[in-house]
Amino acid sequence: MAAVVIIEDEQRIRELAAKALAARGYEVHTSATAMDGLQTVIGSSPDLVILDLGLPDLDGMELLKMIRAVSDVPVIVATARGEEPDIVLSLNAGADDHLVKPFSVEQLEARVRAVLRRASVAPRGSPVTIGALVIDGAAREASLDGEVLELSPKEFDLLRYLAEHTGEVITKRRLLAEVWRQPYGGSEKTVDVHLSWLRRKLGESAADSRYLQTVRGVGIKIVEPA
Amino acid sequence: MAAVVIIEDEQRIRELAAKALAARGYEVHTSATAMDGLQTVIGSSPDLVILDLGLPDLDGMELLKMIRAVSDVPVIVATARGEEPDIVLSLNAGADDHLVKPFSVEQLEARVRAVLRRASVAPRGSPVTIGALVIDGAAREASLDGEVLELSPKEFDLLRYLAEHTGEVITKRRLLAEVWRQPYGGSEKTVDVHLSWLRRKLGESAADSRYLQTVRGVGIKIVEPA
DNA sequence: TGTACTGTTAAGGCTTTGCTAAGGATCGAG
DNA sequence: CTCGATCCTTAGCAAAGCCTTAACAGTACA
Repeated sequence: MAAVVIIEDEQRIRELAAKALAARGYEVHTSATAMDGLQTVIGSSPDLVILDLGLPDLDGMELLKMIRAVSDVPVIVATARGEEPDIVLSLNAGADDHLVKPFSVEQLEARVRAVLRRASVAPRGSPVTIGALVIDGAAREASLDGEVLELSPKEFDLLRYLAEHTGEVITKRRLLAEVWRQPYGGSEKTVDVHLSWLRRKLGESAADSRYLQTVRGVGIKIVEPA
Repeated sequence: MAAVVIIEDEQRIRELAAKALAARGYEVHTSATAMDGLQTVIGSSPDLVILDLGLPDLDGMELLKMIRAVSDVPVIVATARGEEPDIVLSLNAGADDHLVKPFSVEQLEARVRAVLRRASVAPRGSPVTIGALVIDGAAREASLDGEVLELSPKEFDLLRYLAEHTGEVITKRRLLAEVWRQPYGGSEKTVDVHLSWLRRKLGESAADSRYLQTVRGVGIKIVEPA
């Protein structure tokens, strides 16, 4: 079972969360301070970190950056209610999800499950192929008919995300959450614009589509062309 | 199988670790003191050193520097819990990984495997060739079109690291961690500057690039020129 | 036929990157 | 121990590229 590190200074919450996850079979380590937490993360190579942003000894955001510098481990940040700006910042700094305190045990478990599932699905390895389209995550390069496409960062991320879910309809909101890392706020129009650019670079348009098919009222999917 | 030297004054830990690694087929030498350890490292040319920083006769950090002065052998440092500053210092001084005592046998094995794998990926000796560019790690020499390049130490390390990951996009953060050995606290601007110098010596610029391609928003990669 | 959703283009502001120069540290030679 | 050379880092400005917003056109579906 997966190993989880909880970095949280409030003893009550820390023990509650640890107990809940341990009961579900996770291997749990806890730390009450940032420095101890960093050490635990480095030392135990966990599959997931739950990080309270309001630590006493070091700004949680700093700790997040330090963790990100040495590891790609998924991180769920926890914040007190009313610290939304911190949430956005943390997501930009590489957090994978977030919890607002006080949170229920059920919610905690759900988030942990979701993040772990997501992490295990994406083994960032071999290139994805869809028809004549090849997306290579390591090289951050996409090519069509052997021709390398000149994609902007967001365009590439968008294409990769869709390609990793070939045939599945993805809502724009989900794209905002997964690609833009903005679960709320953020205009869906932005997604439309990027999709349009992507279509152009793929040599297609909405009217004459090959790879990118919009599903009206729902979202978008990438498919193997007929 | 690889040879490992363990330098650790606590007999219990020393024997436990030695036994565990021997059981996995490693050739193990042990030393209880710093001076003896240094002798063993020099005499036996091991593939890996596990070094306790809390030795009685000589500060572990000093020993690490001495080892580094005569060898590039990978070193895993072990520290007692609560010596975080030492960990950071040791990583900057050239340690490859670290263990926090008490550590489990499984963790020890995992670290050893990981470090050896990493080390063997770079078989110091077989030069890397990318187009007309040859990087010889053993000779610490790089040449372009047969012409030897005059590179500073950092420039060479940077070029070599990129060359060992040809075609893969590397973030500046990762370069700071792997080449500069400063996972956090270093400025990414430094990387920019060194890249600029490297480009100049490679006869190219960001605008007219052949080998070093920046991937905006992500990092840099070295590629075979078209 | 109207409404809600989608497609496309253009423009402004912002972030990231490239490169130069200067200060300071380190190392070796003498 | 001192001097000199080399190298690394930091600072700062210029330039390039990207993302978002806005506005308008088009399209499916009731």
